[in-house]
Amino acid sequence: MSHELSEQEVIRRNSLNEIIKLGINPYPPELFEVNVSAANIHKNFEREKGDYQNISIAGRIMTRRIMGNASFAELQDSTGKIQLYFKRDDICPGEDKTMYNTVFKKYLDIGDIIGIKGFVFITQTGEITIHVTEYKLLCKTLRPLPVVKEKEGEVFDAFSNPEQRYRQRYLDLIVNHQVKDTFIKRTQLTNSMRSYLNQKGYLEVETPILQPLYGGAMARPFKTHHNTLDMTLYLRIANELYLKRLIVGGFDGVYEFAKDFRNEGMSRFHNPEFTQMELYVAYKDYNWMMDTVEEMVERVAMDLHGTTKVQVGDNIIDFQRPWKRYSMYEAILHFTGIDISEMDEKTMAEAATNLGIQVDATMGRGKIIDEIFGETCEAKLIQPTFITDYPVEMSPLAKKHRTMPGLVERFEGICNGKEICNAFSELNDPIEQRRRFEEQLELGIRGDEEAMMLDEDFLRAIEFGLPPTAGVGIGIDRLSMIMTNSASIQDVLFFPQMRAENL
RNA sequence: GACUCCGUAGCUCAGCUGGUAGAGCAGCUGACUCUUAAUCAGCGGGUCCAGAGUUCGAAUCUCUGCGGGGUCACCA
Repeated sequence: MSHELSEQEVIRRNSLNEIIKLGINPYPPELFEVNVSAANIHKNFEREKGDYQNISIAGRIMTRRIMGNASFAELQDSTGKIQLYFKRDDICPGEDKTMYNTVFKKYLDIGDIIGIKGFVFITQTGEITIHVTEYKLLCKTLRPLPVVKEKEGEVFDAFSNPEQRYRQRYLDLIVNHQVKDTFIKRTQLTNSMRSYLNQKGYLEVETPILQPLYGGAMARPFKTHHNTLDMTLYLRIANELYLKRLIVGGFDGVYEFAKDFRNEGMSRFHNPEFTQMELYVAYKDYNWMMDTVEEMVERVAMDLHGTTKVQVGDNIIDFQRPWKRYSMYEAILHFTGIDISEMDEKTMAEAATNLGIQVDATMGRGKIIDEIFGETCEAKLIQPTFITDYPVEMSPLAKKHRTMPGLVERFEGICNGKEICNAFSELNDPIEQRRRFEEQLELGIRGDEEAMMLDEDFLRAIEFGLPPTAGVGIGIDRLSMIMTNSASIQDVLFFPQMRAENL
């Protein structure tokens, strides 16, 4: 596991030894009392100068500019950077100049973590700076940090290799400050949703990740094995069926931020593990759920950006309510000029072929509609839009449409050309549900690896009575990408899945 | 999974039609007590992703493998 040390690493290890020889513990055990942050100083110093005469702050050395007996350095703490001013005779008031000449100048490096005491002032060139009176080494580092420089917004020598950024996210976070902002926004996003849901009185719950039967979505699962029970378990692909059991059990509203796992292809929109927030509310339908999703996501945008308008790539997306609502038929009519609502399967297959879509015999009417929609509409839906009323074949857990045969009461929220949520009036007719599961079994037998399994316990549960319920799943990674203007899912996951690295 | 581009110093990158490597930053030595991509002088640093092949000779050409990005396919 060890690697050959580079020249710079050898030098740092040597510095470490020299520091120890001077009687300095490079990894001291005791706490270092911090009384201010870099951001706080930048924000308040000019107004409250008196409060910054005796400060104590800790962080990482990011740059050093040594000019003989005085030096400037930049310290980075969790809130940002602040300039430090070291003056030899202030650091070392007596005869012994070791702490400046030897320790600071020779043996400290970019990346080392130090604690300092001092007072804040403004330099001749107008930069808020800490005049260091005392410093303490808190952690000696052994590897050189990538040094990213910046001037007037232009970045030099950026740490930009995606592989290194994702594999060594800690470095990415240290060196690329916007990365931190992205992840802070992601947490703000879930906080915002959570507080919305809690305010409505819904209960946050936790349901099994290891499941004997996987269900609630169409996907290939990860399979694992429990030794003591000697049984096959699957990592959940969704938590839908468990949350609905809880509605049967008498909760009116339950939600879960769930890590789900799907054993499928990876792309800039797909990671094998991803997060979904699923919400189920009793006595509601999908129309109500559209209102709820709109309200919640609008609020997320406001909480994150202070406005409903969010820049995403070249577009400005406005989450202000109400969002556009199209039925699937209407959307297809709108984008292709073709009305497929009355077409039989054969005519529709021809229409699809004319649109350049490959149709084969195994595809039913529902699948063809889905294909037409995916090809001609989805990518064009930039502003948040609800697409409603899906073919029944694609939605084995959704209730039949109240007026339109062959359809279910389902909607997806589409934004920036991608699905961000999926919801329906939940199917609560146990006999119908059993029939739909059996259809899925048929598909499975015919080789559809994504077909659902028949879950007897779930059927038993809803035979005890699932109240009319509206449910939704919101893709948290997808929504995070939009809310942080990130082009890749890897940019909103701290540690995206990667092949094993050869260290 | 398919196609395509990429892999050279700690980081970011040059390296033409083949002649065993360069720059900036970082590092080291020295100078400099308000600098800020600090500056100035000097110096070191490489299994050119790995392996095989072609060749007198490969970072460069060919093949295979490994790792990554992008596009497409499956999907959220």
